[in-house]
Amino acid sequence: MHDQISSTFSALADPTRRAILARLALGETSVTDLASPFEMSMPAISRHLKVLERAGLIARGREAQWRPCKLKAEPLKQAADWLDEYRRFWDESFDRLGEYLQELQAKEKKRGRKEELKPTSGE
Amino acid sequence: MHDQISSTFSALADPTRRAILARLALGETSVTDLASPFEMSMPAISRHLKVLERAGLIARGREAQWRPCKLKAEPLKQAADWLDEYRRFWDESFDRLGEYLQELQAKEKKRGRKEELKPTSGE
DNA sequence: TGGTTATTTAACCAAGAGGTTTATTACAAA
DNA sequence: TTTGTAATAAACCTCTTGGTTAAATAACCA
Repeated sequence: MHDQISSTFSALADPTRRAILARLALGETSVTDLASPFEMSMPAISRHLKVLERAGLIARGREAQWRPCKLKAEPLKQAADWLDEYRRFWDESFDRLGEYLQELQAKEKKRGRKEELKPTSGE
Repeated sequence: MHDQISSTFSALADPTRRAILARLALGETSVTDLASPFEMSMPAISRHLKVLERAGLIARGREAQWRPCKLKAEPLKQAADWLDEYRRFWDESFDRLGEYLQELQAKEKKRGRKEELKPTSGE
């Protein structure tokens, strides 16, 4: 999944990683601190952080032996923009419009039977 | 990945599946039609559809030997709501409280104008 | 009945994801 | 220089994902 939005969604698909982002929304912090709420090993957390980093969702600094993590939200904006294209489909008024159009289609189906749903049938 | 939002993000992490959703945004259609833009086999598409179905992103009907697929956007709303919590991190104006409140107001306003929307009025 | 079309299931495979434990690196403090 | 702490890397394991081909299912059509 080389494209940016795929790796963003992929990174967000894990509850541990979403929890890490939620923690980072409160502020920059260390890996150990990020790991503390979870029962998994440090290397596991470290790899979750690597996934988030590769998705561009966090940046890591260097402070003595600590490597503080910091939220980078730009990819989230991109994801939100993608989702926004579908907003009309969950907006109530559009839902009713959709159902109305479906009813029209259903009526048409009763008339036009064989031509329906063929490979290139447009809307 | 038992939780809803994880399976939503996971479903969205694949470009083929996002393209399928984009096609379904134009209207209900058959599996064969959905498969036509891709170079992969029908079973591969069929399994992508199963992923989308299990994530609640599509519903499938039955019309003779066709199984028309239809977009169900509710999980997308949930995902958008999750992302919205992070909006302040990519929105510069959120740096200051006053503008933060203005943003909230603007969001409410946007939400409240649902009933006047027309099919072609974009967001 | 048999044949065609649409779609799913089955069996398989390669690669990836997410976890483990055991080193190893990097730095601070003593 | 040694010791302790923070974090990553390596090696390994298991389960999942995304693809394949071939077979099965389901419905229409002649």
